[in-house]
Amino acid sequence: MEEKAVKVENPIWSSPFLDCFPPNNHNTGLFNFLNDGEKSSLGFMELLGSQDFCPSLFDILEVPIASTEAPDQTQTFKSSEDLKQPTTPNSSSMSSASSGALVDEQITKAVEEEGQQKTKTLLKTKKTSQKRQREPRFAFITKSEVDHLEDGYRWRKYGQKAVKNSSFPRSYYRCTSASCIVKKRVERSLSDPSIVVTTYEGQHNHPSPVMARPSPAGSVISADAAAAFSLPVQMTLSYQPQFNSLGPMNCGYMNMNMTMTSTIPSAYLKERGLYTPSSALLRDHGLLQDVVTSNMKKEE
DNA sequence: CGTTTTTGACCCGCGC
DNA sequence: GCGCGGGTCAAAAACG
Repeated sequence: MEEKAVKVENPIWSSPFLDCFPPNNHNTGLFNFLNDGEKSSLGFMELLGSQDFCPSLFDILEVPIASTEAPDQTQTFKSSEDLKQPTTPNSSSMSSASSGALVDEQITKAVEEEGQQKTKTLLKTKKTSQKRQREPRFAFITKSEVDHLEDGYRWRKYGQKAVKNSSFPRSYYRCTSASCIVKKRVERSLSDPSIVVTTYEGQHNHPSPVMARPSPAGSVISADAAAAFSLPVQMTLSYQPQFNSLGPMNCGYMNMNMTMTSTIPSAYLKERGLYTPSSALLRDHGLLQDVVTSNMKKEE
C-alpha cells in the first residue's frame, strides 16, 4: 500500500448523511438521532456497538443515519439550524480553506445529494425489502485526504468499483476478524471530493484489536479523545449510551491531525461515566496526543 | 509464507 | 430479454 502522511482536516463527525430520508423533511441534510433505544430492537449504540470497557470517541461523536431496515427508528430530526453548530470551534488545525459556514454548506450539500440518492434506493428497496435483509447501516462524512480512516478495527479490502458520475472509486472493506460480518464502504462525496463518506454495515462481535491491549487507561483515552474533539454538547446529549455490545468503531480512534482541546464539560463525561481523575491526568500528560500520533506514525 | 490489495468476472435486482 | 449499476467473488500480485 502506498504510504503517505495521514492528514485529516476538519473531521466532520457530527455530519453523517442519512441513509434514508423520511418524506417530510425535504432532504435538507437533517440529522436523525436515535435517542430512544427502546422503540427499536437495536438502539443507537447497539447498532454502533459500543462496549462498556472501552467507550469510543464515537460514543460521543457519531450520529447514526437511519437504518434501511428500520426507518422508523428515527426519533428526532434536528433542524438545519442545529447543523450549524460549530463542530470544532477550538480546532486550530481546521482546514483554513473550508471552515465555518462554508463547511456547513458543503456538508449540507453533500448530505442532500447523498440523501436524494439514498431515497431513490430506499424506494426501490422498500418494494423488495422482504427479499434482501440488510444490516443496519451508518454513514459518516469526514473531511480527509485519506480514504481509509483508522477506526480501531482491521479491514480487508474486497472490492472497488467506479462510482457513476464520479471520478473517485468506491472501496469495499470487510472486518478481518473471523466470524465478524461488518462491512464498510468508503467513497468520496460527489459535491466535495475532500469529503470522505464511510458507510458501516453490521455490528462487530469482538473488541477492537487496536484498543484491546491491556491498558488501565484504555477506556479513558477514547473518552478523552472524544472530549478533545470539542463536540458541541447539543450533539451529544440526544441519545442514551448503551455500553453493552460491540460495534463498528468502538474502542477506535481516528488519526486526526488536530488540536486536542476539550470543551466537553467534565460533568457530562461524569454523567456518562467517562470522566475520571485519571482522564484529567491523561489530558494533562498529553497521552491522547501520544495515542493519536503513534497511530499517525504507523501510517507514515 | 501468511496476509492484504488489486481487479476483472460474476451475480442480482431493477427499469425499459 | 437486455442493459445498467451496485455489490461480491476469487485468482493473481504485492507486501511485510
